Amino acid sequence: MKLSTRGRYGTRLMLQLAANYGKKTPLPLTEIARREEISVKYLEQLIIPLKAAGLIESRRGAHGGYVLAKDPDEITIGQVLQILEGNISPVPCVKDPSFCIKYETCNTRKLWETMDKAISKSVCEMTLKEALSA
Amino acid sequence: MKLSTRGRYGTRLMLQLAANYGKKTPLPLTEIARREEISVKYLEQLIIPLKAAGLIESRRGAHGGYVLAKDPDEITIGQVLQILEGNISPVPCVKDPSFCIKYETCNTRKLWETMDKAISKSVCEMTLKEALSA
DNA sequence: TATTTATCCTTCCGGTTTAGTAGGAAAAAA
DNA sequence: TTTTTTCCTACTAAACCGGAAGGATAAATA
Ligand code: FES
Ligand code: FES
Repeated sequence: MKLSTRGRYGTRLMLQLAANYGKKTPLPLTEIARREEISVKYLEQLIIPLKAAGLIESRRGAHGGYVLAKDPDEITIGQVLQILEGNISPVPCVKDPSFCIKYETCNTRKLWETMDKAISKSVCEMTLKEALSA
Repeated sequence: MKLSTRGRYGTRLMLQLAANYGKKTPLPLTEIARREEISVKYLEQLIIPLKAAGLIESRRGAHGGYVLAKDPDEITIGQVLQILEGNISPVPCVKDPSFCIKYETCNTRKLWETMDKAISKSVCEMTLKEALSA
């Protein structure tokens, strides 16, 4: 039950942008790539859906780069993971009952719901700001 | 970040055995397969590592089947998942620091540790007995 | 205007994992 | 000796993962 590199790298990317929030110049991917030791090419891919979701804004050309579109305390880790990994529930039926045939009589459903809630409460509801200062 | 069918089906399998604990006759896979609507062939595969780990005992031949090797309150969901899915941490470095090059300076490490603990406390430490009565 | 620095856009790919299936051997009970 | 059940070894189609490649477009600067 692993988080993929999309979720992990994407979160690091967002935290870099959060740390840069309020600064005058946007942060280019080349700089983030250097700091995080992740290839620019891969970061480019990860940032597409984050921008599409409205979490990030970009400025092209020299001295361009990316900035958060909102305050770091208005973006949660859960949003970031949802965008990059899709539904983060450890078991799909938690969000989509039709996934399991035996949904009604399943002896493990409550178990997975408990796990899902624990994950949500612990990190999904955490904001970038909180994650930075943690 | 999904649990695979191994972990999900395996847990259901173990809960069936837990419900059968103390009964006179062992529970054959054909019966578990019927109740859970999972193929016998697949259950056979899942039960191998569970038996190897000493959680289960078997009796061959007619009227044979499987029984828990321990009390349902001495087996945790975490043990079952560990056996079937391997390390369950959402991010490997939580258990194996050498996994991440930037371990020292990583801005997300605490985050994943928090998530890992939340998962452990919520369900991994739960026993089969507790899971049954939940 | 030419160059440089960036984002933006599309495509491709090898390797691993997942979710099983298939076929039969061995043992125990009836 | 037939039936039931575990036990054992292979096999595989499809999906997913973790990127790399190659270039187009836009903006700032010299
Ligand atoms: S695992 Fe989905 S309902 Fe049980
Ligand atoms: S993700 Fe492993 S140290 Fe940061």
